Amino acid sequence: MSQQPHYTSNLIHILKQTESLIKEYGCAHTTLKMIMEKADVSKGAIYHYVKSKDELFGLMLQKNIADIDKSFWEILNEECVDLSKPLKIIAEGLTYFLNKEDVSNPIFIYLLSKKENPSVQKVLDEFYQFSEKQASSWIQAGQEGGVIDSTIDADHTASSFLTYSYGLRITQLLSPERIPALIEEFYSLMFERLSPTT
Amino acid sequence: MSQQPHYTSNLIHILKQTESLIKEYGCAHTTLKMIMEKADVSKGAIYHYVKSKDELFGLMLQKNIADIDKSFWEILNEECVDLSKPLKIIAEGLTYFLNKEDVSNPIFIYLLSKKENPSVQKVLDEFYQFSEKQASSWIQAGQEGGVIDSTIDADHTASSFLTYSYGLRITQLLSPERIPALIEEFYSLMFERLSPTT
Amino acid sequence: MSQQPHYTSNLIHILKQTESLIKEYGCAHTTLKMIMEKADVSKGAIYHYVKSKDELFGLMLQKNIADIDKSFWEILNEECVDLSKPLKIIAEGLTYFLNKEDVSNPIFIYLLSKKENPSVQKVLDEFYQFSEKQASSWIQAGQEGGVIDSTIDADHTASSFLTYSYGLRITQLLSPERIPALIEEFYSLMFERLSPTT
Amino acid sequence: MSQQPHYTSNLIHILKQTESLIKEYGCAHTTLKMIMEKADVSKGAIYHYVKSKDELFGLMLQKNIADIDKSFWEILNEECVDLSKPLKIIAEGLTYFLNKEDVSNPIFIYLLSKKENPSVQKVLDEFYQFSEKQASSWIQAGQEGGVIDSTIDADHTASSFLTYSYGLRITQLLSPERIPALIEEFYSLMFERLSPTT
DNA sequence: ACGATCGGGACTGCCCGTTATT
DNA sequence: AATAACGGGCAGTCCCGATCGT
Repeated sequence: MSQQPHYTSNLIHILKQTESLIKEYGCAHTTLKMIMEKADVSKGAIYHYVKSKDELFGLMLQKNIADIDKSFWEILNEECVDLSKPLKIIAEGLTYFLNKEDVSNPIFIYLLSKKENPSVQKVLDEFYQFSEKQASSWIQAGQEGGVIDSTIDADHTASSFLTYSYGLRITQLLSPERIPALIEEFYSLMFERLSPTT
Repeated sequence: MSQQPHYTSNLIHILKQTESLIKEYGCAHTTLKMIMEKADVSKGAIYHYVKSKDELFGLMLQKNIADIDKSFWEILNEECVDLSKPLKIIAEGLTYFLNKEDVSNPIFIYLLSKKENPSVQKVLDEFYQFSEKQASSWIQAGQEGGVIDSTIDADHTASSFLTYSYGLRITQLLSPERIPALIEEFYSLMFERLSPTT
Repeated sequence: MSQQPHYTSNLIHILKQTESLIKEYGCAHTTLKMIMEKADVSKGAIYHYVKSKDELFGLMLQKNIADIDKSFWEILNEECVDLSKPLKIIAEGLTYFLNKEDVSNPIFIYLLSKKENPSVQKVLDEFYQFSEKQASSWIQAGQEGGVIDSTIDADHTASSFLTYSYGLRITQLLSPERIPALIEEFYSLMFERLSPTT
Repeated sequence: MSQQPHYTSNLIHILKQTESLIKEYGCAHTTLKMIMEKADVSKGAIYHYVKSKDELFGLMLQKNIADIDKSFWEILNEECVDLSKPLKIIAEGLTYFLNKEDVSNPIFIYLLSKKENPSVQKVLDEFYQFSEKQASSWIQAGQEGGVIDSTIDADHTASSFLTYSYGLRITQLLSPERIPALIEEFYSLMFERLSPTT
């Protein structure tokens, strides 16, 4: 039922409508009834794919990860020859969620507050694993291209950057006006840490 | 009613019982009914002090801030002469929540997910303002004592450190085994940034 | 909340409306929504007094017991002098539920099928205890009046008669046309067993 | 579809798994989902044989009747010559359900509480008809063998005994410790009623 | 000010049954 | 003969307001 949910057109439709509701009302105020009406499906249809509302929201974060992954590889292929700027990719990848249109941040926070639910826990785990692996592989690519210091530990550095990016997610909610300066800060921090010492 | 809640013994009792429930079951699974039973009070008693469950949880975060503030000034007074180590104080202040016994982290996340509620918004605002002011004043104290680079912008640096500490709160939930290395990282980052350039 | 439910006028009103619904539709098809509408109360009102639908139905059987007890003592007081016919009282007491207007039988069966629920279990226990004690005391009264064989064991005989009366409850559902003959049978059985041997 | 259900191996498998679930959880708490998982079939497979959950449970009672009937004729054939003890057979036939392992009693009560359902009604009717006919034929066999009073009305006596046996079913649920004494009582009652008057 | 009882109603998840499809 | 997809009713949970007494 939910191990490997079948992404039939109907489930995708439900997720899309839910996303637009979250954008408008936030996770906590998006009810099943609203989803049912907006997507024009019954409760049974929703519970056929997921076994709780939280799992539905978890699926949205999963889908978000997949989308980001896909889009980044596309970007990479387009500007493929220019591997000299992996820093830009890393920076954008780690701050993508700051985009006004992205719903991953409210969903992320919502799931974090429901961590006790095993299916939520699972999604969050995957989310962390994926993000860290992603960031780490970007760094390694840069090292192989010679534009990143080859002596640094990619995994460790990735988790450190990730932590800062989580911090940005929170600060964006608490004090959004601080964000531009903090991004700049983040970029220069990355530059210092990653630049080859030559 | 709640602008300046009267911290009568009964309210304090309610908050204490609520805290122990949060420790055991988490915020989302701590219901008013459980609080009523554990604290042996009626719904009316709770709603006499706060006007919503979220506000009650907000009060707990406020109290937590106040406690931390108080305890830090106490520490400061004890080892007062030795102002040569303000870094240690800042570092500990910004990572206090990593303590296993501290409930501020789950409450913080819970409130973040209920940000739409104005009374929650207010608490979170205060929380941010207070934390930033706190961190900034610690830095300034260091600058005056000559142990911190006097050319850095205290406010900006404070918000940057705060952001990283928020990141640690998240990472602690997602991948606690990473925390020790990240703290070390955080400390050395602070050291680099704060040390006088001489 | 439910240990000693407060029989306020509203709860009594709810029970009354529920009774009429059971008479019309049976226990299984009487839904909370129907009760809410018929009694014109909200779900919160109902769950303020009981903690489940089964417990509500249990309360109805309890009330039924109390009513029967009360009415029998009234009858006893009216025709008090004539204690020479306790058999009639026993017989009627044990077959009261055969009355078309009595809802105790469907409720009794319904609760029996929900025996796993502790609050239901409790009501059924009380029901049995009460019935046995009642029947036993009737027999003892007859023995003291000299119209019932004084050598029989009142408790044991009571439980035996009770068992037969339960059988009548079932047969009434399965094959009501057999009931008149079975009642006669029951009466003569009681007569044989209870008559003094002289 | 269900008039004469095909007792294919698959249906028998479903019934068996359902029986074990009922033993463990009781009828009311045995859900279709549980049956689906335990028997490892889909809902469609179940609804291919029966048209409701109640009908499935009805089938189980039917099967139970058939099993009892079969086993009794087998017993009868084994000790065939000794027709002098038909009482024992009747007695055991009427108290078979008191066996701890037998699930017919909870199913019987469950179906009784769902009597409004026509397909349940039908099963219960058959159950009653069959039981009465069975008991009656046992009595008649005894009368022909000369060990039972030939003047009694077999049908009427059968329904009377059946009623008492139903009472035992109920009492077993309400006050199981009373059962041994009541069985003895039942046996001696039968003996008195059935013995030839010589 | 303090607090208890009573009541309202939105919401989730469970569960039975039906339909489309193969 | 069997599956996946879907529909929708229902119970129970939960937060909160309203009222009344002390």
